[in-house]
Amino acid sequence: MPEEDRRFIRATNAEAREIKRRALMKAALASFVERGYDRTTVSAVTKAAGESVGTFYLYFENKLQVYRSLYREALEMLRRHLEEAMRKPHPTVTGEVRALALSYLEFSREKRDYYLILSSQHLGQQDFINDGFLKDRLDTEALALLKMIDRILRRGIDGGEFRRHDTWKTTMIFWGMMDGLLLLNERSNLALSNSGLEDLVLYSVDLCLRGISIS
Amino acid sequence: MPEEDRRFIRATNAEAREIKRRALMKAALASFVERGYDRTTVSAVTKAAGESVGTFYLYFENKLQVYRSLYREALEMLRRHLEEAMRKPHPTVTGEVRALALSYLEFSREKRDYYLILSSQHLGQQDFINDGFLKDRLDTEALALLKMIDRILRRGIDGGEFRRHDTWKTTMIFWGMMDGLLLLNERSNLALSNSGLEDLVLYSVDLCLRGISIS
Amino acid sequence: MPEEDRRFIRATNAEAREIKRRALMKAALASFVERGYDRTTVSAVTKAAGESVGTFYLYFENKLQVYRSLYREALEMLRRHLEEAMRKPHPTVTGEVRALALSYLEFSREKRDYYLILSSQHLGQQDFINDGFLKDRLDTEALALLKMIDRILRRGIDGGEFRRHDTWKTTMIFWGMMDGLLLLNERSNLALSNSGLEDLVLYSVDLCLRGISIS
Amino acid sequence: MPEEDRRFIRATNAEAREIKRRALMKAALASFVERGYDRTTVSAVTKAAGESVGTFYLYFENKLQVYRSLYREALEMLRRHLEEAMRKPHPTVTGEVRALALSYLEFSREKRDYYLILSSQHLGQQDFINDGFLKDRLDTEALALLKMIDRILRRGIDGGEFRRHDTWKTTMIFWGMMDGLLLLNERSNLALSNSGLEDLVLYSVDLCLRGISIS
DNA sequence: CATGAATGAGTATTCATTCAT
DNA sequence: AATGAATGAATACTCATTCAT
Repeated sequence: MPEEDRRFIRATNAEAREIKRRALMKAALASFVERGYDRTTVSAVTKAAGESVGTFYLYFENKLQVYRSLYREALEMLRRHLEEAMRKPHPTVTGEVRALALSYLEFSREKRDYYLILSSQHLGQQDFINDGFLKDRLDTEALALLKMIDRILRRGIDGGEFRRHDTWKTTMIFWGMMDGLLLLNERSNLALSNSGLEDLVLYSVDLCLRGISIS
Repeated sequence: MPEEDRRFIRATNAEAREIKRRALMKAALASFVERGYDRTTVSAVTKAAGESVGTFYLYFENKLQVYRSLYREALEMLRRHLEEAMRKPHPTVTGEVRALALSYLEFSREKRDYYLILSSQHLGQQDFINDGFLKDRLDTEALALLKMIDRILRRGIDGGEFRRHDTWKTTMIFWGMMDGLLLLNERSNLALSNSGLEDLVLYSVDLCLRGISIS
Repeated sequence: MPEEDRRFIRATNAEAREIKRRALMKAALASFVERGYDRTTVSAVTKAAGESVGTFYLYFENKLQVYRSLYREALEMLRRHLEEAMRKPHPTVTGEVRALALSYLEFSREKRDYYLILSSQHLGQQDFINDGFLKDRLDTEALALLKMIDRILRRGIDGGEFRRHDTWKTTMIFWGMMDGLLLLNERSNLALSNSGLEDLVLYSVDLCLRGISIS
Repeated sequence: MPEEDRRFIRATNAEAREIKRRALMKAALASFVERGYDRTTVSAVTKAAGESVGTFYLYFENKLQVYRSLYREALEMLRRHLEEAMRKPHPTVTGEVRALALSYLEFSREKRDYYLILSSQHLGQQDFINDGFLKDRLDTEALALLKMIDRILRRGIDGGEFRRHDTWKTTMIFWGMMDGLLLLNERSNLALSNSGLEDLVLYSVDLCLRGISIS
């Protein structure tokens, strides 16, 4: 049978299955981000992925499970992205914090959809979407991130770069500030140019760091 | 039909109409915040408000319009709340900024539902929810708020409290930071105690102000 | 607006509502009997009843509930039908039993659909269809019917018509026999003419009664 | 593909084929009886039989055909079971009829699933399930069974055990009665103990026979 | 003005059957 | 022969909105 007569590709091995799964998740992600959970229809997702409805249910238990898979994945990606940035050596702790901030900014741009899934999380009050598992996961990951920042700040104190202070508070402020700025940028038409946002982020970091810096 | 058979009150004057309208909006707000827009049903809202479905459509064009009305209202309330805080005289500009921050915090607690409507706005990328009108309004109000902060900062410079710097950037950072902290508090189980949050907010303000303060 | 432009009738009072409800139940009954529970679609039922799908759910919680309602109703109708037959005075107990048998036969003909709903009950092993409530109801009603027969037989003994024997056993045999004959008639193409079945039923009653009659 | 990678057994000869076929039918029977025709899924049947979906369609045209095969088989089994009982010599015709009744009872217990398939047949008004072929078959077999009983009764008359009467009617009554009692037992919670049912069956036979016996 | 019955398009999910491997 | 991935039609149920009363 000529290749072009084929209506669909049979995923017979693990790899092929994974490709289809990814295609479906990708389409789902795009829709969740563009239209939100409830307005995302399974049928539209499959159409976008070039699969049939039935196929969707071959790969996912139901609509909610894809959402959760995506959420978990986003969380994981963010963690990896930030860890990556931390791996490089930095002469000063100040530089390290700046790098972390830029890395988050980068993530929000390079993996915009994943970032949006994560940031829409307060939509997550809607507890139908967040079972205990996801909540725990979220807390664990978020906590890990915050602790990472906290450790950096402590190092700054130990190294004499920062004055002695409540690092945990500063950590939360850093994180909240970053989130807040990205959100502000995201939602408002006041939206800044790319370089503008980068500028702003660095400026904010400097502002805060100055507040805790020695001399 | 004899008067005593009527189960409902006929709103013949503006005041009575307004009461019904408020009841419906209140019920809608509660549901939007608890269940989200899509999972809020008109029928449930009217039931909660003790009105009939038909009545709903007498007072609102459709479901979306109530949402928009609530959003506008929330925006307006926030503006008034902050303006109120600004009306009192403050010996130092630093104190004024602190008061502003605390006022926002207060709003997020006293008018929690309205605050949540505003903060879920990034859900609002979903453009079905944001027509041009709402977007303009949002921008106008948000801009007004930001400008208010900017003015305060400029006054701080003029009065010699702050060093000369890009106040607009600082403004955005202030706003983003506040939003970010409230969000962080809202979404995470790490949630702080009441006094803890207040503390954190003041701490963050101080941190930033120290960054722009003279001496 | 001229009468013929009306798309539907608004059931505003209890009576009108009842009429619609009946129409839906009737259509559902016909379909359940003809096609079985699973192959009965709500949409087909509503179409047959001249109503819309939504209307169906205005009158019934779901498909299963209509089925249960019909089942309950059928049970109730059968009981009333047989009681009616028993109300008339009968010179002999033998005559009374014959009348009862004929009454059941009559029911199976006059209310064929209801009879079929009842008789398909062993389909009811499928416990999804029979909740505790229905089962209890069924047992109660069935027991009442059987007891009714038992009482008659006892009266026959007391009156000297029948010899002393285990009336409960005979009762079960009577009932089983009737059911069995109607079923045999229903399912086989051997099907008897109307008068043939009547004949057979009376013959079977006589046969059994002779077995317990004195002399 | 190397031999050892094969997870399945290739049925290359008639015997191996028959084994697979039986496994599928057995699983199907269990499901039909437990869940009913419509709620039986091909996929569940194959899973239970340890075969793949595709294999199912290798052995059966479709779902309906298995059902029909099972039905035919059940009919055949019942006939053989009863014939078996008739093969033994019986001193009296009365004893023979009793033996026949007990044999049917035995069948309903030993081959419960097959018995249930047969007895749910009035579900079979649903003509999707009964094509002409099955109907004819049913009639032929049923008729054969009935004729067998009829012959016994005639022999009873000829032998002077029973009085002269319409044996065909009695035959139908016998059959209906048996079916009715088993059904009554099956569906009601009033359900009798094992010995109770046996008792009842024999009692019913005696009752009827007394009605046609010569003094 | 107020009501709530009626509508029917819309959506998640299932499952018999096919067919490339 | 055997497999099981893929298909998509089918179906129960929901809900925003209308409009006769």
